[in-house]
Amino acid sequence: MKNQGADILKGSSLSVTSSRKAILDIFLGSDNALAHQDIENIAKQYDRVTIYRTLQTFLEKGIIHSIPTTDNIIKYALCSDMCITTGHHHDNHVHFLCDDCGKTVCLDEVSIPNVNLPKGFVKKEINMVVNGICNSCQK
Amino acid sequence: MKNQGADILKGSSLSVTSSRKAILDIFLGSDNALAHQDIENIAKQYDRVTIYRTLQTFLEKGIIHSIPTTDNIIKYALCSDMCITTGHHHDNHVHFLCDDCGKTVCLDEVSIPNVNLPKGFVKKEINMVVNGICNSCQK
DNA sequence: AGTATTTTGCAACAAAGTTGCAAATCCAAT
DNA sequence: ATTGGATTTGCAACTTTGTTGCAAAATACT
Ligand SMILES: [Mn+2]
Ligand SMILES: [Mn+2]
Ligand SMILES: [Zn+2]
Ligand SMILES: [Zn+2]
Repeated sequence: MKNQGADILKGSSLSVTSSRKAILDIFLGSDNALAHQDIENIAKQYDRVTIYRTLQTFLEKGIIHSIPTTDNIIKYALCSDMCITTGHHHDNHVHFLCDDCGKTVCLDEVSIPNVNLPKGFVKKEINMVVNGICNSCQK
Repeated sequence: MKNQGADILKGSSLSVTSSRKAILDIFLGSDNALAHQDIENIAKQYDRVTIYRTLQTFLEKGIIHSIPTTDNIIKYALCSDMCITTGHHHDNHVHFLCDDCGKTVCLDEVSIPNVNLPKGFVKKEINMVVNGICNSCQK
């Protein structure tokens, strides 16, 4: 756990730079998905463009996945080990967006149910986002 | 079917203006969901701001619903009659985004399967978007 | 340590979305 | 049909978000 970030980067054959380590550490230390803007607010020392490019690189390498939300803000969260080792995404879990606190979380233990499409449609990827009240906003 | 647009507007207690009629007609005549930009390209005579505000109004009145897509472009599609008459959304269908032609369609006949959330999470709304190849792009 | 390759920050730009306000339009009452 | 009040629109100005080219800096490799 000492240099987890650097290890992940090396494992994805990315050079280890301070911005990549910093951004990866932010994800490793967060329990919810983050928007570009969140990263910008936390890692203020890095240029906006660098953050865009880093998120793009992480997506391509399967280090993070993106979550399309109803409020038009893409959020990003760490992928499971399998995405990272194989280099492509195996994220089949449901995402939850809390209408109260605004946090988006990966429900890793809830897998997306199968669905039958009409004839002629070929499914490649499914996204399921549930809105509501999260467990920590429940009174 | 003569003045369908105007009727929908009146039914939602909105004043009937030329921009609202025009934008509503675009939806009525389209078989796929449209992005803000699509509307702008078709209804060139209206101001960008008017289109933003009109889409917002239509959303609030339950005339259209929005579809969060993986490519960070919100698309809009007409709601079923029930949304319009009750004034809030009853859209429980799956959406399909074609990776080939880029079109987003409502699969009105495919309803979103139920999913069990962990203890403490309360579900209010579910979105399910499937990516892949649509029926008309199939060779 | 020296060099080739990759990454970063900056500047400049393009696209997307927001707000205030005055003019135009709409609607309902006369 | 005309009028007056309320709503909607277009415009201008602005903020936020995302993109691109390029030189300087950092990284990886020998
Ligand atoms: Mn996730
Ligand atoms: Mn739909
Ligand atoms: Zn919450
Ligand atoms: Zn298609």
